[in-house]
Amino acid sequence: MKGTISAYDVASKAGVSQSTVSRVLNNYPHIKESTKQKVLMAIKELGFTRDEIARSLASKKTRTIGLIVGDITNPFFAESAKVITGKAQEMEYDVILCNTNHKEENLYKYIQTLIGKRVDGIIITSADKDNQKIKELYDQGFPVVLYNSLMNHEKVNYIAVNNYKGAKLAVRHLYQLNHRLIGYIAGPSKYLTTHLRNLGFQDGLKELGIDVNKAFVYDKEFSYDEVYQFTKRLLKKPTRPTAFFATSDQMALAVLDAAASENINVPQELSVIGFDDIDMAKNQFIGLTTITQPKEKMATLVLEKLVSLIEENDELGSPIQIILEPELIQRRTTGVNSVQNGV
Amino acid sequence: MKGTISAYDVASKAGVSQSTVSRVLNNYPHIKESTKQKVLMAIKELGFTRDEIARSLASKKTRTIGLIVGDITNPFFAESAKVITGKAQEMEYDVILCNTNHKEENLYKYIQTLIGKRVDGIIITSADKDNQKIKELYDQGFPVVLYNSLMNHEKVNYIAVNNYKGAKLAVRHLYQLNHRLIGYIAGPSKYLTTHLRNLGFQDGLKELGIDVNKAFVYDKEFSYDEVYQFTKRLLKKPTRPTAFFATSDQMALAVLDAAASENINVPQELSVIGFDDIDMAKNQFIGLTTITQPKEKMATLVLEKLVSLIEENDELGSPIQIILEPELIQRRTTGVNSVQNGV
DNA sequence: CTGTTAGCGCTTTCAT
DNA sequence: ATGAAAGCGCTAACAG
Repeated sequence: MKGTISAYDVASKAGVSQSTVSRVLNNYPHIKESTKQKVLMAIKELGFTRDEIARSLASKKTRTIGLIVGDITNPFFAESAKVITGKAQEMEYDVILCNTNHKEENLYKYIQTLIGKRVDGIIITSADKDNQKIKELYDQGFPVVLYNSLMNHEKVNYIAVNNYKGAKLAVRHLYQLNHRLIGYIAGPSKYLTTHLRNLGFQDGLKELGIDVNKAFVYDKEFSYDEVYQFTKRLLKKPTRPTAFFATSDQMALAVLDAAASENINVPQELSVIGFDDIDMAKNQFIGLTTITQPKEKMATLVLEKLVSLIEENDELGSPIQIILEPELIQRRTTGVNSVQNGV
Repeated sequence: MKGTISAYDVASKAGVSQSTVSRVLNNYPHIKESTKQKVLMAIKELGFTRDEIARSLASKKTRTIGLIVGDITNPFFAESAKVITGKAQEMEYDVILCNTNHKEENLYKYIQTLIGKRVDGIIITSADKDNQKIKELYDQGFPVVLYNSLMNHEKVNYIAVNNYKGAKLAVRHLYQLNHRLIGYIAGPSKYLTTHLRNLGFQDGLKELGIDVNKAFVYDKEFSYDEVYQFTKRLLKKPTRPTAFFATSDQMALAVLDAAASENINVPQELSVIGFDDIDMAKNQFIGLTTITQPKEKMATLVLEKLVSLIEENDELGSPIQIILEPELIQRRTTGVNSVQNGV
């Protein structure tokens, strides 16, 4: 921009003091209507836009929050981001988007720069379960709330779904459909969320009297390509899973991709169930059976809770810890097992 | 945060002046090694994080850019956002994400707040073709570059694909597969990008001697649900399109959704081609034929161009206007027409 | 109801 | 090589 117009310029044009300009900008109650109009006129004529940076410095508030996601390309996060930014706009906050690609070093770096930029609060969607920095923030009373993320027995704020239960739901569904050889695409166990899903999977099988076949579980990093390759390899074996449970819909899509590449029909020859219920899952061309997370509700909640943390100073109340219920939604990708395989 | 630690605190702890602290923070060349170490120590011990807001106020730079998208839920934008934020992080910029839901009023509001927040530059991915505000920004020399977006004969910076040509490619592909009844999901003509696609579609048909059947084209707002309903209705008619061209992959998915709901097989009974080449299109379970946009390249370019606009003041050079070539990628959703329908 | 004044925490001359 | 001091454009007492 060129030599920007300041509130002083407005003031002198309107024949008032700069603080009066500030007052009308902030809707102070007791301003004479006529001077208010003079100021408003001057603002319009000069095309003045108030400098929020200076305002932030003086007021110690930025009306900006940070949103840290593991992968914005995962529709679950994109869909969540949409409602978060929408709600934020309503409440007059802006959001800085931080994409960590699931790298812990990026998480640290981003937290650091967000603190530097003096954001009013942070939403984290991929917090590894023992992250020291996040605990510190909480202890300092800095507004942070985890979204679809939890931490070990700590006092942190979070909103998530009952992941353990969700995973069990998935396992039981597959079992009822007569599947006994079940593949599993695990999430990184550094995240408590996916770790709980992993536990739910194992315990679920155990309760049904089935042993986990280690060869059937993928437990490396989140990577579409690697999951694709893993699945493909597995499907080629003489004894292969008749069903897959993937810890996210995104990964379930990778499984479907691999199945298609092997000309394996879903659900006739292979059942697949995901987790998240991304919009695409509803698409009848795909029809992914999945475990729902009430993402609209969750996303609205995080934003609201974060803002209340920022604006009221309830800081010392007990932590916000909300666990919502998951639900199974059966669509086309799961069906009764008809494959004779091993066993 | 609590009573934050300022550079003054660091200074007094290190026994130097605040400006020296500032110098080490900014890597000034001529500082005695010993004092540098003292300062660094003090910083570490105090856990000091420099206030970027104050820094911005003093330096008139925020190292923050705005990214305005029509819909972050559209994988094309999410995938673009990922590379943009990644590149931005490398170059030490942060990005404020603005999701307009394709509403022009939101675009205006967001531009306004971004200007207020004194961002160093803006990337816009959904600029309506006559937007006055954007022209103004350009005229003022404010760094803006449009991404996958263009404006009417104006001097604005943009990076996009040859949309007109891309659309023709799609039409010809369908024609070669012997389709004559072609449905079209148009994009809003307020965007020059989609408008050009619309023209390419029309001209493409014309050149092949085919009249556009108005009843076969959807030309309302971008809306998954409405496109779904429209397609569904159309597919029920005795004389229906044997193929659809959708102006975005996201909309192509809506068409596939509708086809599946009517139990119409793709591509045996209906061909579908999209535009964008989102990652999902490659998924062999879907295998969407589409027109590619080199999004990785485009996204890298916008960020780089924007930053060079910000950091060097080439402002007065000629506008950055880059048009890349689209490409057709055939996958599973298009095939030779075998349906006898009208004609 | 409005003006004056002192910061907010940095950067950036200008001295030394 | 480093310190002193003047802003950057606001907000927020404090007067009156």
